[in-house]
Amino acid sequence: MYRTHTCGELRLTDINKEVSLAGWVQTVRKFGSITFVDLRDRYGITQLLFSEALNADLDANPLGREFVLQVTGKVNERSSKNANIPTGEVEIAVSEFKILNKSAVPPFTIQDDTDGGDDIRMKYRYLDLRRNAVKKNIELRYQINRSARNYLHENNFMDIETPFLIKSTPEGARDFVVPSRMNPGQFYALPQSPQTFKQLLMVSGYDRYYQIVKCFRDEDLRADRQPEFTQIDCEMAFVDQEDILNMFEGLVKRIFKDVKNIDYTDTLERMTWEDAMWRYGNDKPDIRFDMKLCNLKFPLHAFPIKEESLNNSPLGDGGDFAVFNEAETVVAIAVPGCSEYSRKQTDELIEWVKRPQIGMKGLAFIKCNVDGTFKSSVDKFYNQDKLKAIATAANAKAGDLILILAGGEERTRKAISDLRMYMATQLGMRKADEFKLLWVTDFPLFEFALEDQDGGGAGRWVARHHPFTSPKPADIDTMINNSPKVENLDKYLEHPYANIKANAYDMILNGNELGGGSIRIYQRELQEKMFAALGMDAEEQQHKFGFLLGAFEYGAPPHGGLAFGFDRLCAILGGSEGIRDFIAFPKNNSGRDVMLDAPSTIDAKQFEELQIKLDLKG
RNA sequence: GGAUCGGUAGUUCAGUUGGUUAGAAUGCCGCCCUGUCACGGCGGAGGUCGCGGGUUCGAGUCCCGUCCGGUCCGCCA
Repeated sequence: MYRTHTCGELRLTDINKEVSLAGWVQTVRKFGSITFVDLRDRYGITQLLFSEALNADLDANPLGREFVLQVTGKVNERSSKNANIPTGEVEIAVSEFKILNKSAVPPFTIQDDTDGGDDIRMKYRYLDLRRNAVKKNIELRYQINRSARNYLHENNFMDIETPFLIKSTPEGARDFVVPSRMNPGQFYALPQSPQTFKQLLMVSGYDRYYQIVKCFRDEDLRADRQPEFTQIDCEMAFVDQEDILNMFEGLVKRIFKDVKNIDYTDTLERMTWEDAMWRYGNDKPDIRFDMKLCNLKFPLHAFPIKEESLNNSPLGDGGDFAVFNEAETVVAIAVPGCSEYSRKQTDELIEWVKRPQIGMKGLAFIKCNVDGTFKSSVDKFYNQDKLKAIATAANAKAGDLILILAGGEERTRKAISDLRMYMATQLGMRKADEFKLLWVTDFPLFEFALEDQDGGGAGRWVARHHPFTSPKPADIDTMINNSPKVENLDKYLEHPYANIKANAYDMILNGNELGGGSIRIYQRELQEKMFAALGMDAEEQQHKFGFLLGAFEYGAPPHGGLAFGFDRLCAILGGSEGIRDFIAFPKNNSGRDVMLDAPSTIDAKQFEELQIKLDLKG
């Protein structure tokens, strides 16, 4: 037996017990004839006392950092205690010890505040994982996993595994592909999600399914995006959207309770996609703070229901400022308490919006002075009355700074949304310990994608969520009775398909998409119409999705579901922006595992078995 | 595909206008120390300044290219 206790559990009540511990040497502190060693395992740290007075044969000199040590001794009360650790009132007076394994000097310190940078930590990830700072994230991940499984189990969901080696159907993200040795020249794809399988399980009558499952997408990475990532994937039969929203509100609230001890009792706010875009410029708004958009000018086709607002715009017919007159969209936010911004500060904001990532040509601002007057960068074009009217429309108070962007609809709306988040971050309005959940519903079913970014060439409809998402019942006729053909590419927004809404919903937490889903199509005819709208002819439909269309002919029940991004959920609950430290062995942002040095070339023999010849382009 | 920041001791970083022998902290090694827990004291070792080319009397520093890493845009049904 290596140990009787862990390094985290001994207390004053254990005094005088003869115990054995095993763990790693965290630090060695020598004082002549006595030596203190902090012994660490997964559960904590316990101080060891090596004293020549107790046992003259004990020689702690050979011990180095990260040596694996087994000790036996008596639990002592410390003469000077350490209130910072749970075991700080006791120590082990070592009578015997054994070095179970030596350790090379680690390349960085195994401490909460390590001296190691990301690169070296990833290369030696097995050492990095010993650090408490990473370990607590991995533990949090497991807690969330357990909490989700408990909730889903209690609600009759079954965990059913689905295959990883499946068929490539390049509809959304790029597939990872795997060559088949037994079928030369043919390839499996790794699933981007178990989407079609879970729908087939509904057809099979497993009416509540879940899986905490790896998904694979061969797209570029971000701090919050990995090529292989984990979803809490769920599907239910005989449900409408309301059932799903309620069920998974419950799941998230349960996780909050279990892992953060937060009673999130409020019903989640709900917002349509149009409202989210209109009020926040974004389909995943952070609603912990206000700063809603003030739409001064916008194209009617973008938000048909808001026509009335345009007529009340304080810009009226545009005023005298050519930039505003000529812009498709003019939109403002009132930043609280920033009217005293200096020239330098406003210049920095202008530079910020001009960065290529934002891509605006400039930024206008109005300072709402505390004395009730206005000072703006467009004073030349707008008098005090007009500035006041804009300030009123923007819901600005004295002391606020109104920021105004103008330009093309899509870019400007994204830019104002980014600016809103940037200002909120600057002003400390995005607190890591405050959580605000939100459902965004009624997404458009389709998006129109121009094949050539420069305008020329063709365009096509793509599914905004995925091609199995059902349209709102009121829009089904529109979909069935209209051809997807877009005659005038510039006016695709006027095509009937552009206004079809989907039975789709996203759950948003603090401006992050936690998860999303939809009520699915379950009739063959509608599914065929959907595939056709996306440009698939009957033959291609049969080739790619024949199995699903076939299944729909044998009593497919109404069904729907959603999937949560598990890694991201962990990161947000852990108060972190990036997901890498919530994954035991993540990839870097070039998709490499720097510890394994993967991906790598493979042997000639492997190519031979696969009957594949490598011929790299370029 | 694009933008941007970075690469100097084991590690994290500093390094002025281009100018003597490239520094600090930490880690590592040795000696001293009976109550530390970020122990302390004294001493020591440790560098292809990512790589290649260029400018220059002289390059860690400036220029070009390249590789690697971080962040972002595009992309992510």
